[in-house]
Amino acid sequence: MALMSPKLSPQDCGECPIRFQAVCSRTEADELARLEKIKYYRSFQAGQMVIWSGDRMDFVASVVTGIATLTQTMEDGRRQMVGLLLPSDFVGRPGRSTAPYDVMATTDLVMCCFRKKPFEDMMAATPHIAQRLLEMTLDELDAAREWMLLLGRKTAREKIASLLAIFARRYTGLKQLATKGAVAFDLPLTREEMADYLGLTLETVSRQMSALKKDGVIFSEERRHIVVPDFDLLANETGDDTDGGLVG
Amino acid sequence: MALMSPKLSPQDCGECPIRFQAVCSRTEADELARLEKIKYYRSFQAGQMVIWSGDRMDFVASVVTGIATLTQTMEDGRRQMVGLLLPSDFVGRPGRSTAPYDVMATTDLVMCCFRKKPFEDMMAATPHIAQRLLEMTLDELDAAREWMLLLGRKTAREKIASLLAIFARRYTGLKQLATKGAVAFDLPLTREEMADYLGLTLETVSRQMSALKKDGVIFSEERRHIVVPDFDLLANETGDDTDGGLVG
DNA sequence: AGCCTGCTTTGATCCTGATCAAGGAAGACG
DNA sequence: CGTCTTCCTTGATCAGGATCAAAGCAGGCT
Repeated sequence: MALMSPKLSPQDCGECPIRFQAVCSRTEADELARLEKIKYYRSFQAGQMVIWSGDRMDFVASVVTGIATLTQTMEDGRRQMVGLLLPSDFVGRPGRSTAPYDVMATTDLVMCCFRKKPFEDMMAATPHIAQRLLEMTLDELDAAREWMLLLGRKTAREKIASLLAIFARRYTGLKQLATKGAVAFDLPLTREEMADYLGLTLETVSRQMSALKKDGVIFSEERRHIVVPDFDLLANETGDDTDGGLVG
Repeated sequence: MALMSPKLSPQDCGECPIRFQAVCSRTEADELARLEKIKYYRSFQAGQMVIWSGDRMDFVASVVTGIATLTQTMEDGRRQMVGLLLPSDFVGRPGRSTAPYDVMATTDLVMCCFRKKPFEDMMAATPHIAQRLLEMTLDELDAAREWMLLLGRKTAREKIASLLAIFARRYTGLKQLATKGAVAFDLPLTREEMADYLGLTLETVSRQMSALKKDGVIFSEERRHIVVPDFDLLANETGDDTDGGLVG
């Protein structure tokens, strides 16, 4: 079933929404042309598994649109999300043949894929790809370490606020910075997925969301739609250094 | 004070204990010769800070001998260790100028350093270095994600067992695999450092260590020295998949 | 020797978040 | 239209680990 994703018509890399952020962003015209020849798209519906942990994985890919999750599961069923893949993020590791995590599409998802072998060959030949991949991997490592602080030391309320702040920042970046601190967005995760990401139970997530609502930090009529009236208010709940340490 | 580390006499890379694991491990003779010319050693005493979060960091380095920790601190003092640097591990990020974490020597430490600029130049010129660095960074990312599972979902006892298993495995690798499951090693961390790594308090660490001792999973007369009579017994306490999922 | 100081252990109590349980809201589908 | 299913909320209770507190141990120093 998971393999019956509809084939998309090949799309011009020049039009690609992640052209300047993805692993290909540094490539020169000729390099990109070669990549373009070996790429193929796959799309997944919300809720579909992209790959199961332990499965053979003979491709690497960039997320073009949509959101996917990386999750680890223990024998007894405890689950921890270890990564959230947003557009331009990269999945798969050159030089490894089985998937270390479950990858699931949480929204409808389009991925730009390369079979592993040709991609590895390209990487050996074009340092621009390896360079960008190193940079992206270092960024992910930083993000993972920030998440370690969240998982190890933050309270439930701080965890929720931190996650909301991440989404808020993301959507603000795209939309208005104008509205003087107000942001609105749709949560791309269920309560359970949020819990798996934050190391909580879904009940605790729900309760803390209610508490933040009660305290006026967020508003939300339609379950998944979040309005943050004042971003600074939310930021103050994350436990993070508020004003980046710079002189005022 | 932290800068008064004694200068070491230059050492031949051919003799280097981390020659085949570190970031330089893939370099050819001529590349290594060039690296050798720009390297310099720094050593630190146990307890000394290598660098403070936010400080300017104009070098990158490999750990040659000893152990260092990467730690993040919140304004109110909550601390989370986000990495443990063992021999051959790499610190510092090409293309970044300030340290994102506190780095502390927890044992006496020797690092092989390169000023950032010359190292970046070398990296651009010799793909072998960038390749190895990418590989090491991907490994660290995997380790960070495994730690996320530990921090988010494991119980205190499982956390302690997991940490002990890591050290046990590390020392076993170096010493005998012979003794049929028995391993012994010295803990390189204080209870407080263990707590910071595991997202616990030092009291909980102490209590769980006592519990594991009471249950015969570990023995220890001299505070820091740990004897694991049966590694499998310890492994069963970690919560991890015991037998790697392969056919028996 | 005697006194610090840093590290560790152990006890008593508290509290945050987990667990168990029930019910509500909204969309899918017969 | 009613029923199912999925997702979410809220309540009651429990428990694992945090917090507060005290004391033990070992090494270093005078």
